[in-house]
Amino acid sequence: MVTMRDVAERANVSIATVSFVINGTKRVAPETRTRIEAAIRELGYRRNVVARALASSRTRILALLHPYLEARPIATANQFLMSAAHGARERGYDLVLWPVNDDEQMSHLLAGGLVDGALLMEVQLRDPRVDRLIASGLPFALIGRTEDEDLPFVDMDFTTTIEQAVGHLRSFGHRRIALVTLRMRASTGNEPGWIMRVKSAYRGAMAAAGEPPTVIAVEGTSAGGRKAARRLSEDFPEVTGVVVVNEGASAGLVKESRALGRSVPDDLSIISAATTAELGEMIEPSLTVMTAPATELGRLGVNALIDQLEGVPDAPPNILIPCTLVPGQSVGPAPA
Amino acid sequence: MVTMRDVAERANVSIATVSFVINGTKRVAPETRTRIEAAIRELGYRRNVVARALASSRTRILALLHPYLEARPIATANQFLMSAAHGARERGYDLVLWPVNDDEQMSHLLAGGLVDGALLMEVQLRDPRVDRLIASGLPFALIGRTEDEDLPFVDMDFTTTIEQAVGHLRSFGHRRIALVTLRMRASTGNEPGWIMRVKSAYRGAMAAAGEPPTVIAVEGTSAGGRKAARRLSEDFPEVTGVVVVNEGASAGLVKESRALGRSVPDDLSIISAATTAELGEMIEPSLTVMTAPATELGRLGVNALIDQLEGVPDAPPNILIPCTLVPGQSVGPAPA
DNA sequence: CTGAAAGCGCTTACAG
DNA sequence: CTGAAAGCGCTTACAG
Repeated sequence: MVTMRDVAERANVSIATVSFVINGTKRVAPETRTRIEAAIRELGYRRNVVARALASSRTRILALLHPYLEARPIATANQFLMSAAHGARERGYDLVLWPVNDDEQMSHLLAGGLVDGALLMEVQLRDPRVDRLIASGLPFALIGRTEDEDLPFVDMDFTTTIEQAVGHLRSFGHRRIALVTLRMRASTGNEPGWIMRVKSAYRGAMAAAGEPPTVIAVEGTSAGGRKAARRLSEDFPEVTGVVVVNEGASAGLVKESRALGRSVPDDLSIISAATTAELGEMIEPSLTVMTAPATELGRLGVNALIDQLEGVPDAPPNILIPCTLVPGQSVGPAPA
Repeated sequence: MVTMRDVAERANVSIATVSFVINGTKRVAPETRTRIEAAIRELGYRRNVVARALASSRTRILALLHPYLEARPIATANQFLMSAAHGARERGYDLVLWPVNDDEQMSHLLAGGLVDGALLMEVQLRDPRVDRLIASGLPFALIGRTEDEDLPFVDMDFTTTIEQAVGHLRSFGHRRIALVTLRMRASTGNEPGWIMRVKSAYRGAMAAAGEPPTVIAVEGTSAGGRKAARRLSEDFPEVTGVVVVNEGASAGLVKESRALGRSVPDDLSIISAATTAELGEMIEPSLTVMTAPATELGRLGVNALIDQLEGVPDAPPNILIPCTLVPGQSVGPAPA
């Protein structure tokens, strides 16, 4: 292994000067710099990141904390992950995956000194992990929000998204519009914050329209979607438009509605928000979707955290991004 | 921050002895050990992983190398990732995500000394990244195989999977059975090794059955699947059974086949291999699938790498796992 | 503009 | 069974 000492010897300088050149931390005479750069090139020197981390007490490693789920097929989570990792690398950081479910494991990890900061996914309204994070003093950014919106976060703009979804259906003449959202398994306890925000945005939009709300919460699976279809059909036959914010359930909802003899979109118009266009296309008929800004949020979350770590002066404040409407074939005029 | 020195002082021992207790690297008198453990507990001491890494020249960090794709909705990739990260943590390692596309970035990362080993996804038959890895001297394990099967890998057992898929269709009386697989964009160059292996397993199975093979390669999207459906219908109307090994295309294939007036499974039976049951359920009719052993492979890949790093004596050899058949509604008797 | 030196917090021969 | 000490490869005041 070639070290800084080797470079220093070959360039006839001290290792301090080599360090200054590599990090650009101090002015170095152009001629000296050239000599050092040549030595680096000739020796193929690469700075050892572990030694650097120990000396500077900055590891340039970020943790992505998320519950370890027996991976549901959530296309958006994957997008998020990839873009966060990519965004981190672009700024010279590495991203480690920490699939932790209980906060005991978590504080163990936090205390190890491996990471400079943490990104937290699947944030709940009252999230014990956030309390841990605060207590640990480790910088962090949230993907999603707790009740307390003063913490650093990036999130979807549910209000705008839901307003647009409801507005889209209303522009087709729908009046009775239901929301199908996610129900967490009882054992999970606290809910992700977005579920509450989606519900309240939906209630707000319906109130503004002067229509009664209908909220159905089911598991994020095809089975959950089928259940929602049956409830709609049996208990709320007057509903003609549905906003789904439950990626895993959207397919089951459409399938079962059709199996119950309800045509999509002739009898029932469906718009699925916070998902991907590819997923919408897999379904028959191709769903009108609102695509989640997962790629943007991954990058923004990582940047927010790094800005914080590096004390960037004009770091952007908390950011909300709405989903983007991609029309498909699942929304049509309300039946007469 | 509380250090080993603090613990040593409180317990009236040297830091070496503290280290021996923490790592279990040397016998320590029970009484001394008790004192040290008490001091650790009382001070809430946690070993600094960076210092440990520098001193021991082992970081206990593993890299997961994968191309940075604008995340296709690949459910199996997500499963793989999660179980690899989880498996690593269970053995005291961390997993960093390295979304690298060119091997120049890659050798940069490898030379930094951050990781003890690498896991490589999306392995191609001739993979320049593998050459880099070998040249760098860094231990690694492959998820998938190159041409050279002497390198450490874990992979799906395509031969068994395809034989079972073909056998399943044949047990329903199908004789003309096509394969729909993945076509890489031209620009990508080399193909993942599994594409070739799937094709040759399929050809072998058809030869054994005394039937002619029909191979259709399309992009891994709904659009690709629709294209495959049109080709089947126009160019190979005699085909009544299809084995799909193209997760992203399966939905489009079914949708377009039905749009062309072909009933699934009455006119066309379809079995989708190397995917998830959830994805199969999203489609109408629910697909008969063979689920990918992604969770197992993630864990096994990580274990293979760690066994190698730790010199585990009886480390299992390269492992192949077939997919598991999960019957749905997309396979039926061959039309008369 | 450059260097000598201390120090980051551990591990690990080596000695006793 | 335990300790003193060197060393991992850097960064960073401090001095000149």
